[in-house]
Amino acid sequence: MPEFSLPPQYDAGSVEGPLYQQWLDAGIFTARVDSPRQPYVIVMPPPNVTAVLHMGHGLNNTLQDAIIRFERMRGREALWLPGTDHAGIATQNVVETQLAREGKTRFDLGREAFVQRIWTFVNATGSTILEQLKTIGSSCDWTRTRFTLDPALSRAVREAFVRLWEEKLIYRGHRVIHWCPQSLTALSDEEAEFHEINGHLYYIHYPLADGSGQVTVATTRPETLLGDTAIVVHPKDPRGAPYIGKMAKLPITGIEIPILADESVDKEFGTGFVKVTPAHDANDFEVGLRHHLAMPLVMTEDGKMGGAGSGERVPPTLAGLDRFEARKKIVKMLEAQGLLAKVESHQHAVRRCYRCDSIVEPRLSDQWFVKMKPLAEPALEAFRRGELKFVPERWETTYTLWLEGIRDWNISRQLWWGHRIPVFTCTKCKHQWADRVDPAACPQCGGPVTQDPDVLDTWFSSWLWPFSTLGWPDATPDLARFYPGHTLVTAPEILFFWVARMVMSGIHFLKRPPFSTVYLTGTVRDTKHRKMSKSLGNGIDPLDVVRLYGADALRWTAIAGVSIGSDLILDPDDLEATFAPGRNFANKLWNIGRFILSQLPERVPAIDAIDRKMLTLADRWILSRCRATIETATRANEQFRLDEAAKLCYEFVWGDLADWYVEAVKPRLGPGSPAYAVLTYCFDTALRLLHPVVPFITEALWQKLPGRKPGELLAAAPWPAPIAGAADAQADAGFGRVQELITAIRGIRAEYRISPKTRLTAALTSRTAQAYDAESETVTRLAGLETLTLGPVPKGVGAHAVLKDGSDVFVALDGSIDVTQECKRLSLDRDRLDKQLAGLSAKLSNESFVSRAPAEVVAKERDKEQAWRSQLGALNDKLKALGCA
RNA sequence: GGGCGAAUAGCUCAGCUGGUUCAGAGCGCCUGCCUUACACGCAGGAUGUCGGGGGUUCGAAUCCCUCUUCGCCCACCA
Repeated sequence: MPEFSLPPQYDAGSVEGPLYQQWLDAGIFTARVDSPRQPYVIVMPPPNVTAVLHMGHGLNNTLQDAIIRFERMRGREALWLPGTDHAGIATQNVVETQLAREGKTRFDLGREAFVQRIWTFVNATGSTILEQLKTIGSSCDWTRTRFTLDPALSRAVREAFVRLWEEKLIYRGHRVIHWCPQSLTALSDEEAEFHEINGHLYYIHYPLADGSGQVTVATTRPETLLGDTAIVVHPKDPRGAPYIGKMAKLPITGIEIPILADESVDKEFGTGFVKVTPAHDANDFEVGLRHHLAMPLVMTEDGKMGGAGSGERVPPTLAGLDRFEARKKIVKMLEAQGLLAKVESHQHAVRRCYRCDSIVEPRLSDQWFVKMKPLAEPALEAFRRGELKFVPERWETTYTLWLEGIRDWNISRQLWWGHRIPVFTCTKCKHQWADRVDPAACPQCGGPVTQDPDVLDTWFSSWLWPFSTLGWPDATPDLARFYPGHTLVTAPEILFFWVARMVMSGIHFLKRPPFSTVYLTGTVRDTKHRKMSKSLGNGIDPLDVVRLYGADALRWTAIAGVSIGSDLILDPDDLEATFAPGRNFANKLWNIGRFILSQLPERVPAIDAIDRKMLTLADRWILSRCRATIETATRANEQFRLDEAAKLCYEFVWGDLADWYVEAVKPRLGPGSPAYAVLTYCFDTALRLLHPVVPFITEALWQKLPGRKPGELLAAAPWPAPIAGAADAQADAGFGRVQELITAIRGIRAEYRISPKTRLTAALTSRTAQAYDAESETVTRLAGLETLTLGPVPKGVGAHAVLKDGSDVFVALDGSIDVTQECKRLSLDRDRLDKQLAGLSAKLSNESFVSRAPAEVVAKERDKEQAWRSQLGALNDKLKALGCA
């Protein structure tokens, strides 16, 4: 016997760290360029460099890790490439907030010092989240960790920009964009999120210039009236006819604006008259273009009334006021002048900055745009050709609809943290171009040049991630070997931001989509179905979970607790209910291992060295179950049904192996027993199958199994293949009957409150014979019997049970039997069966069923009917014998 | 306004191509057990008109329609 000193409780905390270190030391997470294996690549959605691990990361990265570990074990050259995103606005905001606490702004520091300050911050804290990912077992290739602002990735960004520029896909657009007055930058359509608010609809009178009356408009944003340059009405609206062509006077400033006809007006809404503010509303901008209107800005970049050029349009009483203060004041002024007709409450959507939540201000400005149609088309075609699939499939429509309606992408941000836009302008000859290297002088006239002050949208670097991380634009060995990758696992929130754009860039720059499967996860929510977030205070810190329950427990809940793509609901107020199942399962594995290890001799023969003739029914049964589990779990994993695979293995380990096989085999463990090989094989297999889900506990145990070579790691071990000849339907059925018999006797024991210590006498009249006697010792022991006799039921008082095949069980119960209760119990059984049988018979005598249902189904039902009849007959006999029929 | 998803035991969820021992799991609950691997355990047990209503079918938790309730995404009615 080997020395045996494992404690009865698995201590994840002391085991996980060293195991992770073993994996790192062995270098098994490092993908090799020169191996003969087929690659399998997952690129990690790079978390923000400022992020700390939350449950969303926990879920997402656990899934990725389980997939990559599965593929690694299946013999693929697995690459899971980690990294972080510089997260332009988010990171800049964090450091600006720090500065604000010192009473400073970024303008006090100046661009260079400010960027330096961010770098200092990022260098100090930027690897936090990656370190945290290690604690949950993430098997990333840390030798390939990337950051979107690494020199190599910045070069890729610049290359991509210049190429698009050269292809004329980048242009300067003068239009109304989403402007965040807090972050002081433009945003893309995707970065300005819609939120419903309960606002107001203000009805405002605009007097006619000729004094002949007034028109009334409805608006949600009265403050913008200062920038109005027209009023429009639908050409077919009879209410408008008398006014079209006249001039109206703006309230407050008295500026005169024309009343025009425009088809874009919805006659049903408001008064039919619409005020037009071309510089502060995207629709109005379009109207302005059609009618060649002036487009004055009346707000500053930080959302205050006024600003350069607003001159006479913003009176001194309003200038400098915040836009929402100004709104209140203007409403008061209108009221005072009798120009406010009415105010209605009005629910409508406003856009907010996705980073700071400020209400976005539409604002006319000049920005760089990418022309997206030419990029979107190939991305749609690739999908239609089947080069890309989504799991779950329902996201396919979302993907295609977005690409079909794609709009140009505003990529310039008025920030300092990020990739500076490589557009240069000659101050002398005004030549403008994009360049891969910073030019010293204008290539056309030799004049001095200036660079565009803005930086690129963070997502402009993210969309290159699957290949910029592999060395593109250089033709590196990594790029050749690991592009395109295979599976992308991410949250649906960034389907447009990131996923669709990666597909577009991958196809555009490398002719292939960067991955073939997009697995979209669900969202982590609390029991009230609210998204877990710091601001709501309903979060669960994954590191707390790791500390209290172990990383495997966290992973178990993340994988087994949720089916493909559905939300993961966790209870922050009941961590025990949420994470104990995984911990308990790990502990169960630990104790099965403890038991097995305490029994095994030094050397255990391989399973294929065992002569099948030496095996008992129980042996053949567990091997058959083991084989089935390998097959079903493998298939489930292949289909990304990780929850399904996990539960199948759980059932095998706990339900079959621990509850039945280990108990059945105990007395047979002795020198020369083939049971050693069976037990070891099954446990070893289970550990392999479970490794992707619970890598730590499985690794810890697997290394202790006999026959391990030094340094051998489960994480790098092969995935199990079903052994030939293990499938055994007879054993499945035979041991199934044994289980049924034992359960029936245990049931009787529980019902009659017989102490577990009392040995009972039982008799079995078997209708299908065999099987029971093959495992009679098992039955005797596990059912707590003194003896089990096979043959006719003896006379005497006792409890009865009838098995599925009609076999008859009798348990002698001397004085303690209660005939009334026994009758009740058996009649309940009988009634249930009777009812089922009635239904079944009706079905079988139904002409249309017999003729229309497949013959197979009918035959199955016939067999079933026969079995039930026999069972029912036996029950009736019992009842009659007891005199209670 | 358009699109998508969900509704199954007290809670969190499975139930894949429709076939009565598939109405299931975990947690919780009830009963009995520290049976020398495990009380983070063992054995036994209760609990559900599978959201409502129609339909298709020999047969529906499973397919179709509709209603209700929740959630998400998209959208230029100010």
